[in-house]
Amino acid sequence: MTTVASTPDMSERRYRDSSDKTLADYPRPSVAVDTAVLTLDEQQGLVVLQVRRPNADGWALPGTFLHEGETLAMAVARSLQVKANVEGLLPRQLHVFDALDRDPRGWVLSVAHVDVVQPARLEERFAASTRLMPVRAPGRLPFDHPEIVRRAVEYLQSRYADRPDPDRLLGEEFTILQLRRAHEQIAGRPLQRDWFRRTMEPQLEPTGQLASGARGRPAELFHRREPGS
Amino acid sequence: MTTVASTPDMSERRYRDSSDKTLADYPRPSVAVDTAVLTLDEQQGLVVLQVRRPNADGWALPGTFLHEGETLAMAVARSLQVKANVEGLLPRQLHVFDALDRDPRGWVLSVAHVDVVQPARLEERFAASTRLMPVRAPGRLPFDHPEIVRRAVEYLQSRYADRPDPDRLLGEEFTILQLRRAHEQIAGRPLQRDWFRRTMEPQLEPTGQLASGARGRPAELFHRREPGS
DNA sequence: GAAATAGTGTCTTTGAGACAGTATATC
DNA sequence: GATATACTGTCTCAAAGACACTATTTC
Repeated sequence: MTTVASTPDMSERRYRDSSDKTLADYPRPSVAVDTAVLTLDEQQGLVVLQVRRPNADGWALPGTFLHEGETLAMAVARSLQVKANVEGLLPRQLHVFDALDRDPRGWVLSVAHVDVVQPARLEERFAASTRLMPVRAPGRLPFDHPEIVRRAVEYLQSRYADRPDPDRLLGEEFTILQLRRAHEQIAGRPLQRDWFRRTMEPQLEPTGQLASGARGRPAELFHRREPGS
Repeated sequence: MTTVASTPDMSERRYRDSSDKTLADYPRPSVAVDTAVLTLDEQQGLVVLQVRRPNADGWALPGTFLHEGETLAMAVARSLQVKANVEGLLPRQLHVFDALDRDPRGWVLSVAHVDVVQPARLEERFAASTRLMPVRAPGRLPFDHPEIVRRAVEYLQSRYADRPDPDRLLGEEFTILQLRRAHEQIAGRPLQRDWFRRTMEPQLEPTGQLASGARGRPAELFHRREPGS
């Protein structure tokens, strides 16, 4: 281990030692973000947003390189805005992919994210260059993107395990059946009717109104319990 | 959004588009790794490894900058080897800290890791420049390091929730009381005697031997169930 | 024998699952 | 009234918690 002479114009060198040179001495990796934007689609269930790969065939998750002065969350928001015209909400980190040969462009770390957005936020998305694909059949995706989708779904499943629609994928009012259908799409399996009602109803506020239009006895409409009640 | 002219000598430009320029066009962040190395100490319980801050007062978690040709796991292993003379095992990512002003040296992303190592691996550590501190009173730590310790402990707790010592912090043979004491150090709270035995015993193999030296009826010694039995 | 720890048996409580019964709408 | 769906009551079962009892050692 050789000690490298310090760069004289570095103003802050407190952390240097024989194994930890100054900031400027090393080649730096590019850092990218890739995001699995998840939402619930009326027809397709749980879907993930994809964008056309520029100058390449096929589709990919939206992503971009991290710019100077940006946090990861800002880069995620920018990539969604620019590539898909979608306003993200609260991106959450999933994993850093760092295999040395993962990107033919060179040394690129990719920080995978998940962002759960309400369906309405995807209505204005670029029609020609974006698509929504079911998470269980997302089509052919490059790089680590299939793994990102897998981790994103896993995250959403744990988030929805015992709370009623925490990310407001449904509207403000819904019946317990509608809520259960949404949770079943996310869980990827049928949920028990009895257990579901007993778990969710105490966390909901009845509106006093009834749903209409369906066959059978009309169901009561609920909304989410407001914070602080 | 302006399109930037491509750099002619880039061999790989398939991914370029108006918002996603070539690799070389952007300033890149430095990427660091910081690691909470956890182990069980006979006296202090669950402890975290700290190293003296070079050219600064106080202590910090071991870390280093990512070098070219290295994965994050390799950088973690190197930082533990060089800074503490400790051989790490299986670092796991916790979080990327990316606040713009988090490091006075400049633009530095830090990927926080946790690594659980057997106490024996820490015996040869540098005596003068390292120390082990209880995770619940780790002393004054810089940057995001207290948060890293918090997340590391949370990770370990979920890992130890219902499996007998998955990271082999105990020796090969142990009594159920020794196992429970270790799990209690990690959980940070007393665990119920009845439930603990009922949960763990089916996952253990009796050795047929008995512990000796203590007061009271000697306890049976167990070892971990070998894979495939 | 007293004290301490190991190990076992079992009662209670809790929550999930199963299922049947009642309520209220559409057709 | 037939059918469909919403809602409620309750039995069963499994696991956690609590607690008591027996077993076997040291002192």
